[in-house]
Amino acid sequence: MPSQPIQYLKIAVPTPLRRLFTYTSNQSLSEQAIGCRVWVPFGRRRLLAVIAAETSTNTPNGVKLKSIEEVIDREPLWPKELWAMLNWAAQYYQHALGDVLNTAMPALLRQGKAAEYPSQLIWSLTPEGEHVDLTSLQRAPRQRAIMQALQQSELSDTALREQFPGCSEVIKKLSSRNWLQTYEQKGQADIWQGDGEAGPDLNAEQKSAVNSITDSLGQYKTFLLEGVTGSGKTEVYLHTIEACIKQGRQALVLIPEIGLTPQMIQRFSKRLGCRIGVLHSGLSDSERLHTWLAARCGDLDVVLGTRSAIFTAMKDIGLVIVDEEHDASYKQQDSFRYSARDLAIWRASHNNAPIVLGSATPSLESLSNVQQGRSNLLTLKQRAGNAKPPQLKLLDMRSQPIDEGLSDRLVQVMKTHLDNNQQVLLFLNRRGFSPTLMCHDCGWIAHCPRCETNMTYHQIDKRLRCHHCGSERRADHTCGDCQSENLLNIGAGTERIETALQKRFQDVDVIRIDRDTTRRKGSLEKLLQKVQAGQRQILIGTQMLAKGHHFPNVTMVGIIDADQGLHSPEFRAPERMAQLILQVAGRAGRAEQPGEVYIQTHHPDHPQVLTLIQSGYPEFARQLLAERKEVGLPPYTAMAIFRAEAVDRHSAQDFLQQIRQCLAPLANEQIQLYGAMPAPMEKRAGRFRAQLIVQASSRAKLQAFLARGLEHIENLKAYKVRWSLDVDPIDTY
DNA sequence: AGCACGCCGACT
DNA sequence: GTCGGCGTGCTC
Repeated sequence: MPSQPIQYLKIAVPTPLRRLFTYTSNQSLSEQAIGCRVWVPFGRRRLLAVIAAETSTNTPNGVKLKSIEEVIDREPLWPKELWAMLNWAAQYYQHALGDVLNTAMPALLRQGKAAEYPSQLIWSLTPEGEHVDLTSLQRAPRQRAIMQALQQSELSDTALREQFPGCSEVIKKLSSRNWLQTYEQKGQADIWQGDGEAGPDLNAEQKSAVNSITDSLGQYKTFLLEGVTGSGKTEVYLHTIEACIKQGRQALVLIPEIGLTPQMIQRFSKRLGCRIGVLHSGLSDSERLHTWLAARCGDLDVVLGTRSAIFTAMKDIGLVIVDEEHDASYKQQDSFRYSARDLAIWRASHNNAPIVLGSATPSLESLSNVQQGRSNLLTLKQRAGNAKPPQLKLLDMRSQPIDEGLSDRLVQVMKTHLDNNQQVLLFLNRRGFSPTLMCHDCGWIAHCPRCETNMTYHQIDKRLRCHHCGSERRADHTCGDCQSENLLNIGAGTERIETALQKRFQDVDVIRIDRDTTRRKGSLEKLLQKVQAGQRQILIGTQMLAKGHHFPNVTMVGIIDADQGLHSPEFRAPERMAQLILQVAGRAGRAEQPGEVYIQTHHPDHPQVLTLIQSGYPEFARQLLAERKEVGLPPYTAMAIFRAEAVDRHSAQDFLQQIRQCLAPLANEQIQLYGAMPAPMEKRAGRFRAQLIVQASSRAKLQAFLARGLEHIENLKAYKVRWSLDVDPIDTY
């Protein structure tokens, strides 16, 4: 018996272990097999893994190699370019390749389902067959029965054979008479065949933006499309997508989680006359798989989706768009902590495609790319239909009479707008009734038993809730220390403001939109409809109000507390605050009426606040960038954070200290280590958390450093400590 | 991350 | 006497 040469293959197994495992294969597999799924025995389990590389070397330490059980795919699951990106991402984010590949697969592929369209053959009658007189088939009962069945309705091949066992010969006969025809029906992907209606005329700025982008179709180029709310960024996207599709290539469009609304999908499918695949959280596993497969084989022209859509296999990407590129939802916050925006840039560059990053309030990363000539700035200043930009005005709250968080001045302005039958939107990023329940006699505060924070009082059910870990209890009637009944609610959340407003404006509808009022399915839509239909209403809500929704009748926006972002230890807090304020401000005056925005603050002289109000976001961002450069923070340095948490007070920090000792010998003047230190909120959900920050002069330096460091770190035993590494974190806890 | 082995407390 | 608690060690 000629024995086949044993091949050694490196396999990426779905485990957090950052290494590949060598298996033997009795089939001779070539380089073509890299990227194919396999079933392998792993420990006592049988896992779906992926062939990652060929190797001629046996494992050095003489482990007995196991053999691959089954090769699932006949060809690699991913196109070359995407395969390269996934490998790069595993390296860059220091995450196990097997785990990366797992997150990049639709769930059904993870379970071993074939990566093929489930297509089936459908039998029906030809026009000729339709006119056959069944009585003429008196002497061929089997033929007659099949013809009769098909006259009722078309049938799938499987159904036909089930109904008429052993009918192959009869079908052959009928086909040869030209009475039958077949076609292939593909599995149902969530594909929209767009209408291709014409859109509104573009203004000069939009035209020039579209031209710049379409001129560079076919080559990699990065564009930052900076346009205030209502300036028509989406029209620019739609026009460039059209141009891309005309060239026969595909477009990949990423949208923040909250931005992928039915309206958005409808707008795309109305305007684009092509096949659009939408990847959203509402899809079933099989719809998701089919959409993925449709994109892979080129059956789709446009893929529209949230963060994970960056892993869609595509035949030929000609254009990448990331809408609201500053949005935090592009960064995955657990396990494989990738940034879909950054991976989108990678994909564009390796597909010779332009990428458009759109935002009214671009991230400092993208702005610095423009400053350094790596990205091209396109600006849209005009609002569509000549709507005027809203004016931002500060309301100095110092020594003003304040009732339930509302200053007299704010209430006055609200009155004027309401008297004109217009809507007012109030923004407060804090839900519940009051964030603090305090004893008036001794100063005791209701704390969360599991976190290092106050419990928020919710009036509706008289309960205290922790907004960090979700623990809750009936509200105390008496002080936990001195048993006094003199308890005070300090501060105001949306629930309290709502109550206060209802009292003050008794003839006006007050609508609260936050997580508490929209918990039930469909309730958000209901509330939004009410707002669309109504006049003379007050909307009060949290972040949910800021993103994605249009409120054409809102002419005034009030920001109840602008100071929250000013005192945070988070280095991105000011940037976030500004983005949020402007996003909320953008809700006002979208239609013909100009909008007014009032911002309540106790720090009207704060330089950052002043810059934002007086000079606008670009100048505000320019100053922040200068500061970041000064102190050596991203985007001028590359950052990674080791995080750890443990039930025991000290073990998380102790473990990170060990990591630090592993890393310290590898550090040089290009690498700085900060920590291990307790996280800003040390105790959360009953666990003590700590962090260790690594800062490097460049991403490449950081990557090389982490790669070397992790080899040592993986040998440390984390005793009752959970730890993780976050490359390019968006927050320091 | 799983999963099993292993060695100590309260139960049919 | 066992069921099961979770500590610890391994996965080609």
